Amino acid sequence: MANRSLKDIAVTLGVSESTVSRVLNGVGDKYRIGKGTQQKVLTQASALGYQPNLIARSLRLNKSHTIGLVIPDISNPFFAKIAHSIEQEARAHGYFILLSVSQENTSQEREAINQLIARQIDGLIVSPVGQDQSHLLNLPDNDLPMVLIDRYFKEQKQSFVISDNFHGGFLAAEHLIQYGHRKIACIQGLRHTSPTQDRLAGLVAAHNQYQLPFHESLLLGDNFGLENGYKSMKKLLLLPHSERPTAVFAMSNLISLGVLEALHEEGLTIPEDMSIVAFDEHPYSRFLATPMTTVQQDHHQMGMWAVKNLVGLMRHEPTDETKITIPVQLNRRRSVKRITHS
Amino acid sequence: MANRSLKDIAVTLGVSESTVSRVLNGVGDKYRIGKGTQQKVLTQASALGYQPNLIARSLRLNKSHTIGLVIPDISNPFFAKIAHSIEQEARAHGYFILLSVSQENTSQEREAINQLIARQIDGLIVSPVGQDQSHLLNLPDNDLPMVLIDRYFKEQKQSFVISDNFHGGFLAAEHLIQYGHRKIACIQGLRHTSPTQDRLAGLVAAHNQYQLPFHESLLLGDNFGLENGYKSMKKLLLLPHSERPTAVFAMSNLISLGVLEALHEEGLTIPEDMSIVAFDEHPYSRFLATPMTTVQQDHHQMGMWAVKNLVGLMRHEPTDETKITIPVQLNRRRSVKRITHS
DNA sequence: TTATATTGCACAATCGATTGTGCATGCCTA
DNA sequence: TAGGCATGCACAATCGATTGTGCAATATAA
Repeated sequence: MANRSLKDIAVTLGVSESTVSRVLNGVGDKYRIGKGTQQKVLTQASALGYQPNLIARSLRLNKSHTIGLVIPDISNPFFAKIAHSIEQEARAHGYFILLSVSQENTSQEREAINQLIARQIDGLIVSPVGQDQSHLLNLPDNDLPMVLIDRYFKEQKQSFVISDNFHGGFLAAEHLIQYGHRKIACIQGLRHTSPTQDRLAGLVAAHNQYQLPFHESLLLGDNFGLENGYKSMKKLLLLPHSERPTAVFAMSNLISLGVLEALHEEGLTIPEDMSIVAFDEHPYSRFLATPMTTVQQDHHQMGMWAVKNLVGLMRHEPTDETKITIPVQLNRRRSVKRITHS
Repeated sequence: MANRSLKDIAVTLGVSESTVSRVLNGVGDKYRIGKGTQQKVLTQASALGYQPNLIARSLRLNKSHTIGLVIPDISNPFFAKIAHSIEQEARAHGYFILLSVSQENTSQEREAINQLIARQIDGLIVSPVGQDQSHLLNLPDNDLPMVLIDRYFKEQKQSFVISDNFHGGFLAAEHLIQYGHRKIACIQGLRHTSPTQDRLAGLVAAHNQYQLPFHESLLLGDNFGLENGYKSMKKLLLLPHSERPTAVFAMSNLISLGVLEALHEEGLTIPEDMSIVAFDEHPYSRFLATPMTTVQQDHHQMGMWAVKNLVGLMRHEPTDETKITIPVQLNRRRSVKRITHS
């Protein structure tokens, strides 16, 4: 039952492998294979449960119908949702996903990409660590179609799909400012990544628009994880009362959970003692002790467009738009307190 | 720069492909390739940035160094964490992951497995939908090493790695009973799956041990998703007050969020109006409006052992144990009310 | 000096599928 | 009856890497 090949069918039928191949590929008529022969081949193939060896086909056709996906951390629900969407869309286009996790580590990322290229992927979707982009600019395979997701590099011509992080940062800050907050802290993700930089830029822009200063001293953190949220919040709570922020903008869902932990440990409550807006919406966001005000990203659209974008590149279609920004929205809930200035 | 082959190196150096191959594979000495020649080959290979074509190698060696992973839903944090752990462990063993999502759909699962086999995977890890196992018992490739994860089939000899679901169900129910609950509802996941059945069996066993009846009328639901939690809880709230349960056992994290939504909509609070224990611990569990009492599964161990198990099978090692059960633990928090019976 | 080893590498088959081309056989037509 | 065309399929090269075997050329031994 295992591993039948064209040859097995050809031999038992007394025909050549090329005949069998053509019949099974539906070009039997084009090559004038007789009706009777075609029927025999079809019957025998299904009788043997023939499955073509896709490795062999890939070698011959120089197409693997495989897309490489490299993401920093698939246990992070944000990336998990994107991966889910990518897998579904890719499958719909006939592609399989070779998955690789970089752990926010540039050398693991580089290594993964090399391996994927050696495995002859047809295209690559990567959410780069971002520390270093040299390996992305100078791929071992120069004309490998590639789409960046969530994170991109400014001033590069690479295709990408991202959230409107600038606007997200702006919305979060504007909301806090409109609710009377004047000292807003910001706990960042990895500093050199575009989401961090763009969200921060949005935050600063909102301050400027409302003619408020943004205190650099309230900007801290360098990681999208829970630990960073916890430690950064702890630091903020050590500030003398006059300098302490009244609100914090957490750049990821995990950071916001770390913030909750720190506040809880100090016996502080939301929003009475501290207001918070978090980036990224998840099913639990509205069931937290204080339902969380969030900037919602559309994971599904991100994944879907990344694949559509990549498929366009792989087909060498003259794509209209290869730099795609997905809108975000603010979900106002109860984690932001209204402050009135007398 | 792109797609160098052995031939390129061989031609520029005026040697044969076999020589190049042997040198690069480190068996140059064994085949008496001269030191000088070896040096030239090595130098030229790195100068050209040579990467072997793994597709070609796979075809020749009949090994793809690829593991197929089929899971119902990678956007579910439970499976996301398992996938993360599997990817890391697989990479440590030199394997890449071909990812496929079945969407809890048997035909998608079957189709995915066929595709993976056609792609010549060396092994398969699958968390089966479970409706039908015929395609798993009678694989197109009879001797494909396979490990089931999270879900298994009783009375089959397949390898698997699961949580101790029976004990988890028992712990949850025992805790509720010890806190004075007598009418405990159970919102199930997919009914025909082993986690559902085993957790339920544990629940029933606890009732038996404490000589309490378990009311079948309080058993409902048939899905691990949020919607099922919501709808099932709604139904429970329609029961006349005398039949209404005082506690509910939610078989997944998503179900528990659905329960929260239903309760919230009715203006009911936890644990005053309803106690709850949920299966599966996540970072947010302790930050919910009422910190949730959960049965914690060790995702990392599950993923790691699934790969270790599979690698053993692929190497045809005489493995001691191929049916592995990972312990669970009860995290007692504040979602269970103590009831005193006068 | 001749016979035997040793060194150093090339040749060719192979994995399974695809595809351009070529070669019989049979039929029709002039 | 010879020439031409359609029919029906086989042959062989190819994708890139691996590997058993064979064959020169040089070195060594008798």
